[in-house]
Amino acid sequence: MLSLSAKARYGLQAAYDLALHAGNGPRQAREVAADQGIPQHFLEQVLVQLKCATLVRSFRGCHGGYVLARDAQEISVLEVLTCLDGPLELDGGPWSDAVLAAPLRRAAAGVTRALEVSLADLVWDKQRSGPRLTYQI
Amino acid sequence: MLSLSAKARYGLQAAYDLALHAGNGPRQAREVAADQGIPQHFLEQVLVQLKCATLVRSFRGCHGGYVLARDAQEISVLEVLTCLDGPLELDGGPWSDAVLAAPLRRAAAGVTRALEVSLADLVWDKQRSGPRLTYQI
DNA sequence: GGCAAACTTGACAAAATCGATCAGGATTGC
DNA sequence: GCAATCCTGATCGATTTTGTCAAGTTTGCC
Repeated sequence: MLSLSAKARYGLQAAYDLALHAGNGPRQAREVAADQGIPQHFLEQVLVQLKCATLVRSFRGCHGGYVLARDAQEISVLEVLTCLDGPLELDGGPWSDAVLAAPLRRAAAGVTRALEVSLADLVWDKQRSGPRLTYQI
Repeated sequence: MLSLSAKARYGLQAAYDLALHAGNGPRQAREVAADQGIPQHFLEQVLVQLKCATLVRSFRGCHGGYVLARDAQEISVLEVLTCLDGPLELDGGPWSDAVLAAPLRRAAAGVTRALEVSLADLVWDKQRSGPRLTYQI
């Protein structure tokens, strides 16, 4: 449980990559695929989904590519993941009236809070002394 | 993401059912299946896994059935879930060295804490005025 | 001893999902 | 018009999920 699909992982890598190269015009799917080690055709499928969720914008034709639809500060990790792997869906469904509804809702809330980090935050964390390894919760 | 399989849901329902009827001797798989609305043969598979994880104990033969292996207070919801759906596995794997390692670890920690509730707690919550709807975290 | 009730084991299968590939079409810049 | 790029849809193999079924084995009880 609580595993991310490759699609979600790729999508997050791609969004992160776009955030890194923001401001340099459209970035091609091929470049993202090469830099992040993602199968190109699969990545294109992922980008289509990100576009439908209006998280990225695409430019067709020569010198086209992809760009974040909003500022990197305004896009959260949770948004990217949910548009690819679906919502948390721990409340609702067969659980709504069960005894377990409350703990499950707390679990979902914990995930939500932990993933409400913007892409800009990720870039910032990377620039400052590499990935932070210890977090006080 | 963060969706529970039917197997995990059934297993949790079964464990909860056993906690409810604890002290009345072994409870048969058929009873659990009927009361909780679970396909009986599928439930038996689930119970086998719970037995391998030493969460329940079985008694064969006539008047056999299943019993919690420990006191309901000593079995957490997380334990039941992980032995059926596997561990959280958000840290480790392809994520260990990524920028997202830290937020993901925080998410897993949030889930872990939320699900460290014992079966006895669930029973207690049910007895006292139904499921608690508001939780302060 | 024998029977019925219950768990045990293992095979099997339909269906969905996942990860990925491919072919062709549409659009744009030059 | 041509090449680069995104877009759409089909397809495919592997795996997982969700069950079902058909034996077996153990036990309590008469």
